[in-house]
Amino acid sequence: MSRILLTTTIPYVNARPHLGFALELVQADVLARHHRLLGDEVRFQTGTDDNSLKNVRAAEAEGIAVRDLVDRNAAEFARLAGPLSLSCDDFIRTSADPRHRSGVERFWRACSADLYRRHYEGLYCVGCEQFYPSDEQCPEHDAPLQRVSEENWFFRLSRYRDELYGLIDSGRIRVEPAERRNEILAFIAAGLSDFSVSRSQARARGWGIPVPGDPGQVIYVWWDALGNYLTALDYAKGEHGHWWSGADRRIHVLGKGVLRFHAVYWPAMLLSAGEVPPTDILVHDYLTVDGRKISKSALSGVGGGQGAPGVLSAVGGASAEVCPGASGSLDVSGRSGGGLAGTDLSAVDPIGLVEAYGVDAVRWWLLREVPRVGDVDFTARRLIARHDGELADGLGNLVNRVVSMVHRYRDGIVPEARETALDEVRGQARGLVIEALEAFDFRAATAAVYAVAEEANRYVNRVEPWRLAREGSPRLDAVLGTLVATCRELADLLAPFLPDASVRIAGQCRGERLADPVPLFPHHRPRGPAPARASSVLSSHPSPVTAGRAGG
RNA sequence: GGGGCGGUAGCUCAGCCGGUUAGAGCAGGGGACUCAUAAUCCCUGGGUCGCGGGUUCGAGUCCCGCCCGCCCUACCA
Repeated sequence: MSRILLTTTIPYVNARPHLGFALELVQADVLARHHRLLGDEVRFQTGTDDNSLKNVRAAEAEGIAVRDLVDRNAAEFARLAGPLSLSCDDFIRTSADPRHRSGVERFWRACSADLYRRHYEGLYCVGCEQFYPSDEQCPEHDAPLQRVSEENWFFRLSRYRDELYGLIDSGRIRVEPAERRNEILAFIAAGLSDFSVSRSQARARGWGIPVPGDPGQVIYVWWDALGNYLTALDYAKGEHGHWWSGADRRIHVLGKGVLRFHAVYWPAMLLSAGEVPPTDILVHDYLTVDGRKISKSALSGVGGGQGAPGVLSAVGGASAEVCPGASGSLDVSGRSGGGLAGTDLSAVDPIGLVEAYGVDAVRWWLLREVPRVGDVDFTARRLIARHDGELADGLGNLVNRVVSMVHRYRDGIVPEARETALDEVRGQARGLVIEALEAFDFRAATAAVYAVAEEANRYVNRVEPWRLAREGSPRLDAVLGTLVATCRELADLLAPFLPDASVRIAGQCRGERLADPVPLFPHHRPRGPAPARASSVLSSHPSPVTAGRAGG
């Protein structure tokens, strides 16, 4: 039994949550549930990064107070837990949680040996909130840049280069997949320079956590945000030992866009503060929706007609576009803020998807079809194909036919007898799931579970229980007993991945006498001779083909 | 500009340190069965493995160059 801390990144709350972040939450949730079932002591935490300047800008755009915008949107993120069936133990908000500010201040002081002031001067665009190297116009705003000269705090990252390299190279900090590990090693090898960890109150617009002892400066949002991993553990009170240094594993789940912060900056900060680094950094790639990046414009207007801006940018890393306007996004319309008329906005809203297709379908797609490396395109069509093909026709139908046969041939009474036919697959599945999840491979894990259902379906066809019943064969008891036991095991195997479905399957297979069979996963595909009706089912998630251009 | 990663059957993807006729799922085609959510099961895939060179007895699998996509980073002002 191990003690395991699992975290997701905490997203900016300048917009509502989208499917990309749901991916990260679900991945972390699966790992949390998996380890709890293995008997490990698990803490799974998430939260929101309220202190980003992005939030300030979003509030200004909407004409409301930052506090209000942040509170409203953070609630949207917190609300994901229910619809997505997340088993979070904690949710920390960097602007509102009393543990955070005091924790960040303490953490800052703990790093004081590596913090120093340095003069900085550059050309700054107020609109972009960033410095530009040239003395020309701001490329985004066509406005003149301002010469800003100020002193900021810097963190002595450079001195940790060799140590960081060694930690990652040796696997003491495991970066998964290996492609990301190589990437970050190359980055470190190229040299690390000290980075700025504060900005003036003016540039921060007075939003954020002031530097302890230097109220004219605000702590850099990344320093602040990364700190959540510790502050949520009551670092401020010095009570983080149980879940940080005391944990066997400290696992961060994040998107590829924020790898550097988690594999370089954060471990260095921890070392500086005298804390142990994380043990696992699990990196996922991004989602696109109907072939488009999940971006600012794609979400415009989703927020209750307020023209809610925004990319869910993010510490979240799960977002497709991390730094709008500055990252060279290919999203042409991002500049004007005009929404993409043709983009299926609702498809990026995880709650909307759950309402339309159910949490099992959404989780199954995220786990089953997102590869370890490489972006994937989400479409309602693909989600439906997975759901109907595997959950409904494969798994659901298996349970349904088994329960039906038990009723038809044995009055619902589950026979005691067993055969060994399915023992091998069932045994294999357990091991494969553990192996796959250890490798951060959700597709392989779900494939191993699904393989049990497939094998069970083959077993039914091979054995032909209906024939045994006709012939009055005594073998029928053992066959039915085996199948019910297998369905029960499927419920167990599925628990970390599809907790809701797991409960429903277990409900169908519980007890000496089974309940009447009920379809567990109603189809979502358009069916029957009434295409009009079918299309209404899909209206909120039109196919990419029809949706893509329709409104444009 | 630099660094990293991708580009494999219509679609989505597996292919570890190079080695017999390049695989899976889905879709498509054919068949079987009837317990079941018109579900299931069986058979059926011959694709320049992005392009061009090279190394090797032998290369999706290694090296070089190029093209395309994505990520990070920089932008010799």
